Amino acid sequence: MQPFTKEVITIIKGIPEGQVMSYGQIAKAAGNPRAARQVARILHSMSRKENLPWHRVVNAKGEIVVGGEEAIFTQRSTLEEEGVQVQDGKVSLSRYRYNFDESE
DNA sequence: GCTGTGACGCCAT
DNA sequence: AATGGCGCCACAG
Repeated sequence: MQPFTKEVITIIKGIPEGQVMSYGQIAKAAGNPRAARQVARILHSMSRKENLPWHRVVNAKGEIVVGGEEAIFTQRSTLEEEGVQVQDGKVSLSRYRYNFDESE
């Protein structure tokens, strides 16, 4: 497993409850600000077997946009369970954006 | 025009 | 056959 992939997983698993991160931020924190899309791909690839909290990962707009409404509802409900205020299917990234740089 | 963001795969072992 | 790894290019402000 490549260091980058491992970093991404570690970061996602390192996200506390009630916090969310954008793809670009994770990729940047992992060491590759250009691999935002790859993060999503790896995220899904790993979540196949592992229990990764990928629902805590949203896009830079804070909007939960996936290929299924039911998936959105599930992720949205889970986020509210975590303590994240989901407004109109979106979270206040400005408030729940996990400062990985400061936590590092 | 430049830089940031983007979610469900495809190929090899 | 199934699982792991890949680190881009195009669109929008």
